[in-house]
Amino acid sequence: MATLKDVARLAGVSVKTVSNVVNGYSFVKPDNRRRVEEALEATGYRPNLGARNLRRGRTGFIALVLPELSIPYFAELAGLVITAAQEHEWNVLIEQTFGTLAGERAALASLGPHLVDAAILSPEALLVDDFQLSVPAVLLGEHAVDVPISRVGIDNVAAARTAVRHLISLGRTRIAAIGAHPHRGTAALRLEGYRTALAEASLPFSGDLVVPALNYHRADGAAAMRSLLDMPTPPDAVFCFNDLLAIGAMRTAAERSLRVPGDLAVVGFDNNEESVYSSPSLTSVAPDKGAIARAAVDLLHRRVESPDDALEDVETPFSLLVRESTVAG
Amino acid sequence: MATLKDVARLAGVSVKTVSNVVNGYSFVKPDNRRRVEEALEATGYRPNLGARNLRRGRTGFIALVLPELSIPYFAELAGLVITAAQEHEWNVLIEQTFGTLAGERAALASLGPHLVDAAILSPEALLVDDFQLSVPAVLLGEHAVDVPISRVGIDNVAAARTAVRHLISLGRTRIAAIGAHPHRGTAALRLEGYRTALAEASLPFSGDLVVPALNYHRADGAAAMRSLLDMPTPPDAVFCFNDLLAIGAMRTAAERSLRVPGDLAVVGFDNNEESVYSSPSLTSVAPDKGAIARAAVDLLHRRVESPDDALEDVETPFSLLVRESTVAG
DNA sequence: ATGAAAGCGCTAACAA
DNA sequence: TTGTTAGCGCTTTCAT
Repeated sequence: MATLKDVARLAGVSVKTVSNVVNGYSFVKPDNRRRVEEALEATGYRPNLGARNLRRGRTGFIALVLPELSIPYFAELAGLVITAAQEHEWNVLIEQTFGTLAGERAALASLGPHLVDAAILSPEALLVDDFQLSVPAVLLGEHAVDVPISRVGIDNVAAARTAVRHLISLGRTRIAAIGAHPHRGTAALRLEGYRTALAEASLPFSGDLVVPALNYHRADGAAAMRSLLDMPTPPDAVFCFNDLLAIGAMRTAAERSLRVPGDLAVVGFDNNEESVYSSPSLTSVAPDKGAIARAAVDLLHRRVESPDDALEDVETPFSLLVRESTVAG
Repeated sequence: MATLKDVARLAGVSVKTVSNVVNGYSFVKPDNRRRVEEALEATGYRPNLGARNLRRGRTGFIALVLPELSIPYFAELAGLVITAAQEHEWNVLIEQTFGTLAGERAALASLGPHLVDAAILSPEALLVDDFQLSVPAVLLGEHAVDVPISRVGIDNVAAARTAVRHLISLGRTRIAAIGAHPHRGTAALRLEGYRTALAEASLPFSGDLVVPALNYHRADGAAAMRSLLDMPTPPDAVFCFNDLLAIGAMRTAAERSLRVPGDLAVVGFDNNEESVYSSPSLTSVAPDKGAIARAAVDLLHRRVESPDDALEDVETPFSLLVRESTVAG
């Protein structure tokens, strides 16, 4: 692998001149420039990012800390973050936490400034005292605790409210919610939106219809739905806090020979690709994942450039995509 | 951020001694060791990986080049590769190619030895002359062209044959295949397995029943299935070259009010999580993704240690998971 | 406009 | 056993 020095020797100039050409700096005598460019070409020179970053005091990487790539929402998001990061010449380092406190602590601990320039965090279990980050960071989703860190996300209360109002507009009156969680910020807000929508329609709130989920996988949704269907008076609609829960819930409904949406209307959250092709297809709250990814990366870039700027809280848009699980096709 | 020198000064020893302690080298006088460890603790020292790797001539990263993270198979695989890489103290850099030749070329071009120590490639469009890699690499899947590079994958012919034999054992006689592709190695092999199974059962092979798919997304499967159902004599079973195609095909079947598996049996390939919860759940060929990820990373590690070893071709196991799309639950 | 040289933080060859 | 030091490849003063 050719180094700057090799190129300099070949071109008969100093490394400084070559460096100037490579980085597009200042004025270089046309003649020298030409010679350098030829040498660059001849050697196939490619800068050693490690060395450059060591010198510049940056790493060229940002971390993306998320629960699991096998969760479609995070996989899609990760792809978008990678694309967005390329525009700032950042490479993305993905760390999986598997949604555990230990996993999140381990990920954060490995995030020294020598490894990454900044970090995008999607924590599920993190406590406030863990946020001793040494690099600029942005939170995706919600603050589970009150911590001084920028955030990018949607208005979860409004989104949940929109979803539940849709169910109410369909004439449903026993509307369940799946996904309550002891310490996830998003869960609390979506529950709040659910309650708000019910109250606005003067529908009673019943704790029985709110089913917790310790994880947000398909299996959890299936289990939650079973418990709902075992009730003396099962719900006629269910709002799930993510699409995976909804897919699981629909699976249970199918196993019990319930018609969706006839007997049970189902709304999810996240708008996974998968939900477009399920049978029935799933009505879902669709955050603009591209906007989230871009906003997070841009925010981080701003912060790395000027670390003393005020914290930001970026709200990205969402929409409700109505499909067969609430309105028969 | 504390450096080795800071620690050395605090402990009253030389950097060498600190380095020895940090790296677990040779013998260090117990007294010094204690002092160093205290200083390490006090300063919260964390090695600068960039500097270490610059010195060691390695980067601490491997690249994972794949089409798209939004494809569940690759998302799951990526998660497993990240986990496997951790055991060798490697971080994983994910590059998306979006399945295009340009994307794959761009990804490969960015893979200098200064960026990554090795690369895992999952190409779809790559031509032979593009394989001018400067780092050890391993191919996931199949050689589309005859190129000297190690490979990890399953026996695609045998896997496809197993899938189709299963359909035949169910008494199906008009078995279609979705996913033929002009230059994907896996497609060719799965098609071969399909033909072999038909031949073994003395079933006629009909080109009409083989539908190409330019991409392997759900939409492509849905479209392919529509074309099959528009035939005068539609198939009674279909073998899809991946689960997404199968999910799309089942969606089309549902839209046409066909019963699966009654009117149409469906088999997929990859065993996505999604396929366990679809209605009906999907019978699928299940590669051992964990084994693939581990084998690829281990192979790369071996190769980085001893670059002159012979190329390897690692075959990982697979199984057929029978679910409702072929055998009613 | 360009060259010489220091130094980013680390490891390892060489000395002691 | 430990210290001194060169140098990985690069950027960037400071001279010139």
